[in-house]
Amino acid sequence: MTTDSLDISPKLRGRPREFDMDAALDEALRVFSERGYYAASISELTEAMGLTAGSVYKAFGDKRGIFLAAFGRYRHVRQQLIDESLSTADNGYGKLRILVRFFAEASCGEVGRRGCLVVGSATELALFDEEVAGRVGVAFDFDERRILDLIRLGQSDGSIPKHIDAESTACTLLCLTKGMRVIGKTGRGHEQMLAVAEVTMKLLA
Amino acid sequence: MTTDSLDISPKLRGRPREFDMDAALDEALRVFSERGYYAASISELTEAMGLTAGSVYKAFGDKRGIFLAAFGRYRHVRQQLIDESLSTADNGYGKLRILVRFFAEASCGEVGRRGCLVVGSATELALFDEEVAGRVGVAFDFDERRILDLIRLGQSDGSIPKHIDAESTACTLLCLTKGMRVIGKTGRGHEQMLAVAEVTMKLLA
DNA sequence: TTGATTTGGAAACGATCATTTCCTAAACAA
DNA sequence: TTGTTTAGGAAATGATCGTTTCCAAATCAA
Repeated sequence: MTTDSLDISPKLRGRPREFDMDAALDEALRVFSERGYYAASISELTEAMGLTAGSVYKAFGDKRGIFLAAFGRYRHVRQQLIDESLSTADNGYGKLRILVRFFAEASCGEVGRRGCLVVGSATELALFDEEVAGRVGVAFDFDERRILDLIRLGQSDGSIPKHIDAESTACTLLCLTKGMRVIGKTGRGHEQMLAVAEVTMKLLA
Repeated sequence: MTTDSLDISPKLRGRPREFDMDAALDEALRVFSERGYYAASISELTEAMGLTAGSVYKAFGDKRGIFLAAFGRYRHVRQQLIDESLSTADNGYGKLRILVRFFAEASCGEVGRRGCLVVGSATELALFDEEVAGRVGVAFDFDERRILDLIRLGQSDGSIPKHIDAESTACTLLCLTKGMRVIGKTGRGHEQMLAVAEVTMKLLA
């Protein structure tokens, strides 16, 4: 998946950047996901990104800058993956089932152990870094809103009962999907997490 | 809540310890919960505990030792609180409702922002510290087992339908309660989290 | 070409980190 | 009392952290 989506400037002055921004950020977000913010040292980050400290500081300003850029990249990549998956279902219930199973799959085995950058940021940084807290809040609000819209879609296309409280159920599903990511850090199996996904669907019946 | 539960040695040699172990650990676990492991510096820990670095290193060996002791203390205190709460209900469903609401209450406002030490340890340390990973795993297994036992209790006392898959539902409730703690880091309201708790109970109907 | 601008990269920087050292104080055993 | 043991505490230690500096290289505009 390549984007470089934020760079809209066609005119660049000075020596052009030699490395691929998205590829570098993919490595950075992997290190941040695995290690967390503080345990990820500049040395480890630059080595993973294939850059020297100088280049990194030119491009991102400071360590927090790397993190925020990686956070944005992570969100972008994940959302694109989810949007693709959701398009294969044709009603609200079906899309929600795919969404819940998507998180279940992301919470298994080695992928699950790697963890979620947003969940990690919420627990490690939300209390003392206002900007990160804001971005985590926006990410969770976005995820909750998507679930809410899908529930309402299902209620209007007839795949989800109308008596369900859409708002509360959306927040519950948000908790569930993020909780899967936490439990997934302990290395759960495929079948177990998919069973959780199936049980979860009872909330929409 | 005072315990000093692990000290079974009545005979001590040398100068006796001057500080209260449980009180010191309560402060340490607060710092670790709020800051995370790496961001919690020895200076901040010792200041919060009201001790000097020398005393702390005599008592705990190293920073990880402080953390592991605080982790144990945290689990002990929380479990005692939960056990007390559960005893006020008289069937499986009632106990589970109290349990779910207990986590909902712990995920609101300032208390929720402070976060859960086990969830934080899972996301920050589980991948690179085997011992912490083990303790997190034990903690989650214990929590899941308690839920499972309560579901089976409910199924035998008639308060929970027999057709429910106890194992999968227990793991789902585990995800949900830990997920509440994650979402709670963004500062959710009392009524919202309690609504989540009510929706959650649909999994037991 | 020349000048302006930006990147790449090695080396150096000060700050802070976890930890140790060294000494004094307080308890018990002999 | 004296000796042994452990805790309290200030100061020092070495390592590592994030960051900056300095210079060469690469691009565009003039």
